[in-house]
Amino acid sequence: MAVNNKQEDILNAALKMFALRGYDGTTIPMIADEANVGAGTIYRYFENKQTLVNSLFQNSVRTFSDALRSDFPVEGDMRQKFAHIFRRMGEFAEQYTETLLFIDATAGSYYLDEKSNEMFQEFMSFIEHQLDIGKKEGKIRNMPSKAMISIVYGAFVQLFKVKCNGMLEATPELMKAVEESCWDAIRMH
Amino acid sequence: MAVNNKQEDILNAALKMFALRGYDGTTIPMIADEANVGAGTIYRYFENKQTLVNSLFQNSVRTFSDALRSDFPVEGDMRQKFAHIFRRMGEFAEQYTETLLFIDATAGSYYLDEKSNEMFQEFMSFIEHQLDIGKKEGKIRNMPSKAMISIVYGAFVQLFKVKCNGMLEATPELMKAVEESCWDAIRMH
Amino acid sequence: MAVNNKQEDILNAALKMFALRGYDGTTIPMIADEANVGAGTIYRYFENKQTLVNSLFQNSVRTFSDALRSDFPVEGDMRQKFAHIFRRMGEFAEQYTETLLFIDATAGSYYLDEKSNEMFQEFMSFIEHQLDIGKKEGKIRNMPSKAMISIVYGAFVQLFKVKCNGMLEATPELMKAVEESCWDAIRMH
Amino acid sequence: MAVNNKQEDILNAALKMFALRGYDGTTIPMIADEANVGAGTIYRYFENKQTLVNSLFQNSVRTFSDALRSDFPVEGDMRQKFAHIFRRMGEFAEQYTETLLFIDATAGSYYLDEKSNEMFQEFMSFIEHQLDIGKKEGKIRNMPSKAMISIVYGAFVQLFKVKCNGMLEATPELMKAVEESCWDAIRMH
DNA sequence: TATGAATGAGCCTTCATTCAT
DNA sequence: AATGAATGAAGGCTCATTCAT
Repeated sequence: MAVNNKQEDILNAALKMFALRGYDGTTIPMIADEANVGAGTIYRYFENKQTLVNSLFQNSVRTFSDALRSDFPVEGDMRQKFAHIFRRMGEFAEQYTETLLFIDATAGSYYLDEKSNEMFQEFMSFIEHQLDIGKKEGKIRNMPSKAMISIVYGAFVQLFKVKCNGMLEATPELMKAVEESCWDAIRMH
Repeated sequence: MAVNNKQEDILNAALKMFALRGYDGTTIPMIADEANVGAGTIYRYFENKQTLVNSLFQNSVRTFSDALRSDFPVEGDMRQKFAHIFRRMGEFAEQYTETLLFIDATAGSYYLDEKSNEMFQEFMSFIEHQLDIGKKEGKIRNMPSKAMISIVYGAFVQLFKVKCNGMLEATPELMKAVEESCWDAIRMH
Repeated sequence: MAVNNKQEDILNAALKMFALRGYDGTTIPMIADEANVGAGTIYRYFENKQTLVNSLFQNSVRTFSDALRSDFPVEGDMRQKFAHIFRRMGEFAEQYTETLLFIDATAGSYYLDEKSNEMFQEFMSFIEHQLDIGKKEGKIRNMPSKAMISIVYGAFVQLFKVKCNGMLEATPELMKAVEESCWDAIRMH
Repeated sequence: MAVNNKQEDILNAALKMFALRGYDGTTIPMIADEANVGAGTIYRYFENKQTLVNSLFQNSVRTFSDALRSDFPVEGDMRQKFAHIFRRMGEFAEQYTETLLFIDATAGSYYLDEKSNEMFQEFMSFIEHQLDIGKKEGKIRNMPSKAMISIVYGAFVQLFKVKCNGMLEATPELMKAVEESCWDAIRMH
């Protein structure tokens, strides 16, 4: 029994529908149906549709962020840090598929409020900071950290989308190889 | 004076709006305003909103495909082919920013028709085929071509999005470095 | 408080407007206004405008049919049966003026669905059957029953329309005389 | 070569479409298509759609009126006059089917202007006058002439509609019998 | 607290009408 | 004179939001 069952149900339903059809393509009745809840009930928990996406986005980013940050090998070397992030991303994608797709589809959208954007930035900063350390150590390339994040994150998410479309099987071997690929993309040569 | 000014205007306006707000977040009046055209006029050129996105998507994929395929170094080695594709992608992104963003946001969407999906697949096959050749030659990794495409394309598009958000300046030096990164991600080590 | 007030209100409003201005000349907002209901509310009770006319038509035919059939003098002679039908028609026209006008204006229209047409035919068959019996008994002319129905129904409805336009007063005496006229038009001479 | 070929074409097309789908169910493009004329051309001959129906209605009433009045047996007795009217009505219905259906569907509609209504009344007066004469002579019943017109006209038109629907074959014998029926409905017994 | 009926703004689309050619 | 492209008001319908129960 979570904080509130109905609210959870609504958030889960919204997550699923937003991931599937996007914000504007999802209606409140769709979410209510999926959550087995009356349409009016949604408005007891969220001021309006926009508040709902923003809540959801912030939750999602927090979850994602926590997944990558917990047990972070602060003392490890860059390769270990990279492995941690990459593997956690993989586990997260498996376990919270819709959350990842939702975050990716939603980040930067016109309906996000300031807090959502800030949270996302703050999360990015963490990764950026780690890469900055790696750069100082000469372990990874001398390239803007934002660029390296884009490369790794973009590659990973695209691969995951293709996998979700059923066009590719993401075996552990493949994921290992992709990790290597991405590491090769940013490590110092 | 182009073949048809109004139709062009509508397509350009739709491209811009769809890239900015997505299909469901864009209304016909928005497109009409942007195109400096009456809302009804759009229906002289396109049967309905869905026909319009599909037309636009097919045009866009064709343009993108042509950009990558023209002057393709069929006789060149894998590295040259990769360079061709990557640089053309970069030039395309600069020149047809909205087109690239639109294609990325739209591919795989529920409102695309069969023809749109086929055209996109056909284009992907071309790239896949090139990678398959490279694999046989032992120049690039032994990894599903679809995975390698995802890595390079995903990395590139993500970087481009970040650049569009103004969070990163895509200098020629950076693009050169990113090309190297992406090549490192797929080349045989 | 009827079974459902709003649905009744909508049906009554639609009946009035359709009788007054026809199907295509009546807009959903007109019906909503007349029913003192929001336009959207209509769609909670009827899938669309066409479903609404068809529901209304089927209701109307049922009411009309019931009015003519209840207490039908199955054992009576043809003159009694005719009197029953004619007088019931008269009472119905007085009580459900708009229903009669609506049925008359709507029967055979391109927007009626199969069920509506079937119901109307089925109702007609009943009258036809009674006339067939009368013909066998030699009480009424040897003329296609459909022709006799057309004569009596056509005469009656036209008279009623003229009365509704205020151009004629339909006194009980007149109605009695018209009944006689119509009977003379079909009885065996 | 009539007064103007295009105008004729438009009127004929409008007649056909209005008879088939009613005023509000008929669009200007439908009429233009049917008339093999540009939509704009219609506005060179008629101020707007309402002017067009009214013109058409007035033309139609005139044609109908002329058909019934020409060679009218002013000197004949009531039965001959009735026969004239009834047969001319029959011939008119055969030859100008759409015109009759259009007049019937249109008379009394909300979009007719004063002149249209007046013309229709004036035409009715003629028939009414003849019946009044017949009444004075004691040949037909002592019933409001408007009522008798309704009976005969209503019966006739209804029969004709049923025939047009293909549900009844209007043989000369039947028409003769119906004439007798209608005469029986109004003659003095 | 939870619901879902009710609402009306706004969406997609059509069509009467205009006007440049 | 004739056209048909262009327009925007208005129609059918949806859906975010409210509110009585």
